[in-house]
Amino acid sequence: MALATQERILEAAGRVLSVSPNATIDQIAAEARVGRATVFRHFESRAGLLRVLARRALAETDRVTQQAAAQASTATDALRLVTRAVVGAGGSFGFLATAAELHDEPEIVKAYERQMSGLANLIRASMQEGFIRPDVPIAWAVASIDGLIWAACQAVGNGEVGLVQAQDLVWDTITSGLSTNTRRTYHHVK
Amino acid sequence: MALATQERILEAAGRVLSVSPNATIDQIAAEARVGRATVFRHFESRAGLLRVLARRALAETDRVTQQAAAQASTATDALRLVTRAVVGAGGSFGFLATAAELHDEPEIVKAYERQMSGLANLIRASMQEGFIRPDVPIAWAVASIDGLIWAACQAVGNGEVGLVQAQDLVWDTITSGLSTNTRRTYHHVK
DNA sequence: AATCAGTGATACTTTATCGTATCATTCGAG
DNA sequence: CTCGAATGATACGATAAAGTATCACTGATT
Repeated sequence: MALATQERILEAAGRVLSVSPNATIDQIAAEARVGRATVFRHFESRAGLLRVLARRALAETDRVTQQAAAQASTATDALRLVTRAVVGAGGSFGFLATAAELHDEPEIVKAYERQMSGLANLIRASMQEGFIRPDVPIAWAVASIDGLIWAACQAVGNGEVGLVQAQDLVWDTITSGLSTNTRRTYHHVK
Repeated sequence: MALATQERILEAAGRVLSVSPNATIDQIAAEARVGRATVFRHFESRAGLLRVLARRALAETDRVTQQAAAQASTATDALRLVTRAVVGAGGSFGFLATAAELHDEPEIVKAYERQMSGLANLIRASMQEGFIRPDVPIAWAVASIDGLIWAACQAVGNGEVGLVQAQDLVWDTITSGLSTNTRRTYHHVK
């Protein structure tokens, strides 16, 4: 059952690393209920395991993103569905942000940047549809949506809110913020 | 110049660790333009250095938070000022989120939780003032504001937006989100 | 029953980094 | 000028984790 074992290791690694990004191979092996040697039978090295895991997480994000975008009729709706989808898949890539070793894996960095740039395009399009306010810098829209998605994943992980509610809350916060105020007082800085 | 050296090391550590959380003492010493041995003359160990740094960052956050809160007449205004202040101080505690070693320093964890709970109180009070929407779970308000502050610090660090603009954007996003929509469609999940 | 791929356990080597000890140097105070 | 505190450089020992090698076991397949 080579495949099943490899799968178990990857899942265990995801779980452990999202909590302690510096977890050792021993901890990962223990979490997977597998001997430490077996980990090295399936992955050439710790870095190799990390790479495979990151590749998978990014591919999964790509998958749900593209699937969500395909269902949407407008860019704004795509943005909404993609946001929901990424929050839903959040558990699987939670470790990416905190894993320092990945920051100098060009392949991973490139894939991440591609996803961010896709998000930026969606935002631009939604802005042209009149949904996203034109006075918000694109960079901030990307950063803040990313931050809200991240916050949602954390909150779900902590059990503070349920997944479905979190998905609603993210989009709702993007749409109208947290206040009862309907009129904003933002002054654009040139 | 014992004091100046110690200060240089702390600042260098903050800079290096916010980029690579697993940086070695050698890297920190190099960044501080100081011999590795000197680092150990000023701090008992790597963990000790981390502790001092974290203590400082949390104390600084406390300071700006309390100062901001003191100037405010309402909880909502305090929330606004505190948010601005923390974004402004962002550079100094950026490493906290990614430093895994700190997660099991009870003192640090406790201080962090105290700050989060202070934020929650501010949000509750602002909700009673009618600013924060009553249908938003407090936990989500805390998480999302935290996420937005974090996003702002990152964006400032990357040079994507200026500090002042970032401070405006965070509060504006909290207040009214990113969309032109003024009417929200949120359905509260019981 | 025989075989064999996959596994657990264990021992070993290697490497990186921490932390300590030591000595020569520098720089400012007296 | 002299002294002493702070520093840089270097070497050393200790430890933890990575990665390798080996052996015995198990459970399917034939």
